[in-house]
Amino acid sequence: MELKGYLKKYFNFDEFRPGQQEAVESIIGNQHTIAMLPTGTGKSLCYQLPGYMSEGPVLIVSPLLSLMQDQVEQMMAMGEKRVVALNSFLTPPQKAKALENLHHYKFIFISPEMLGMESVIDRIKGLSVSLFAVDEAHCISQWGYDFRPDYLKLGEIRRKIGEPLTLALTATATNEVRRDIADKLLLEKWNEIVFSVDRPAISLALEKVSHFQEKQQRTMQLVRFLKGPGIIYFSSKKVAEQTSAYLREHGISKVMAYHGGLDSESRILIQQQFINGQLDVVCATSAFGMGINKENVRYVIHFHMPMQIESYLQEIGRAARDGGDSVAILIYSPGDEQLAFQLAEAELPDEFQIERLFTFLIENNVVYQDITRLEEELAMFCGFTDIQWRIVENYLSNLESVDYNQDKRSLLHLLDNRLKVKQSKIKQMLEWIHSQECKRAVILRTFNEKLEDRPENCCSYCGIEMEDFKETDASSDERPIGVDWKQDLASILLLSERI
DNA sequence: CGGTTAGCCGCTAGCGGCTAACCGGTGCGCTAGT
Repeated sequence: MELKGYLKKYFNFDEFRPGQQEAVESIIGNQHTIAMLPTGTGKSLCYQLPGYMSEGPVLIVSPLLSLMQDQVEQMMAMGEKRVVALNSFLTPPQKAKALENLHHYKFIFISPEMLGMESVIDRIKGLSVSLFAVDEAHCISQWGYDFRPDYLKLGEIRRKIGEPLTLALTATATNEVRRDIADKLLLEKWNEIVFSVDRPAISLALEKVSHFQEKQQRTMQLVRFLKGPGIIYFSSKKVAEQTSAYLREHGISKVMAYHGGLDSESRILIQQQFINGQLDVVCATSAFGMGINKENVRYVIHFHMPMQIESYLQEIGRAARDGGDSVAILIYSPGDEQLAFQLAEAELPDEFQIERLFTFLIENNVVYQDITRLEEELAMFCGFTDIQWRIVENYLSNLESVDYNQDKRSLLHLLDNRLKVKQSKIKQMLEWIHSQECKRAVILRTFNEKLEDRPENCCSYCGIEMEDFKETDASSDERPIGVDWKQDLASILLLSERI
């Protein structure tokens, strides 16, 4: 049977979406594959179809519990019963049972952390996995070095389970990141399927303001003016909450803040309300977005700048899933980059903390195998955050022998390099903000692409007609008519002045 | 770096104004205690 026959048989589709066929062919051709496909092309089909066409289970590494649950539910709804998510949503007896019956499943979703456990690896070893799929694979590069170190262990785990055929899926990865993904997964040879990161339906706007208050006012103007629904991204939970309250106080009622500090019930509720159209605006941190498949998001505003261009692309990419005209607006005020630099610095342990750490290790003659046991004491003594501690622990516990001075130097060196990488990404983002040329072209260049077809409403450098993104539905417009129009006009004038 | 807040001073009894200190994102799994 031809590939399309299988597509019809298992999914009842007649045609592949862009990139799917290439990815599937590469996999069934038994080649390790890194596939960079545009958002909304149905990446899950790329591992599901080859899964159906071969013996043995598919193991899918996923970054988020909610993402796994969604995928499992979707597949169940499609009639696939042999699917399981192996994560902490399972009670210990459920987990034990799932592990016991693992050979009955065709699709096994798992977090990198759970996959790092020896007991789980041992169980998976015996399964002869047909495909090892890593969803949102840019997380390896973006999170693995500090935030979620288990991402860097995936290669070693791949080895342990017999080097199965591997598929890494992502929507945004530069050449460098793709190389890093292959490197960390210990792939020697692989095939790349790379589609453009360009999203012609999204116009890119940059606006400069001079202070915080002005930014807040401009944000409100935009929310009033633009056709929703929309997402506003912040780098601070407090400012997201505060702006959400500010908008509500000014008559924009269907707004909520979303960030990692909320309890999980609230997070699920807000996400669902946004998807169902009960909310117009979400004031969010970077916690919001992965796995949100909402077709009609019409704008994304960045109140704070993201820490790297890839994050910016991921975040604006949540607009225009339906292909309709949308706009991404980053509002910059001088000094905004300081917050980004601050966050980057605070994530890694500083020199002083490392000095204290080694003072303690030397005085107590600690061997590295014992450091996990000393977590509380060391974290207190050095003032480590959870993440800082994990970086240190991960580094030391992987060392073979002990040479305190040498190890201290190399750890400091590693941390210094890591910080420099983060800083250079922020600088690159800043260069984009200050660039005096087509905003789209600059982003594409980062991904080694050239802008071929410039969309009509390309970017604020090439010129954008903001009227095209205006709210026109009179029924959702409850403001007094006179004020409204003046405000709208003012916002258009303000915008054209700024560019 | 810049926004927020707690605390203090001053002049006259509650409040304005100043300064110093503090804080800032992303998730998994597990465990203790309700």
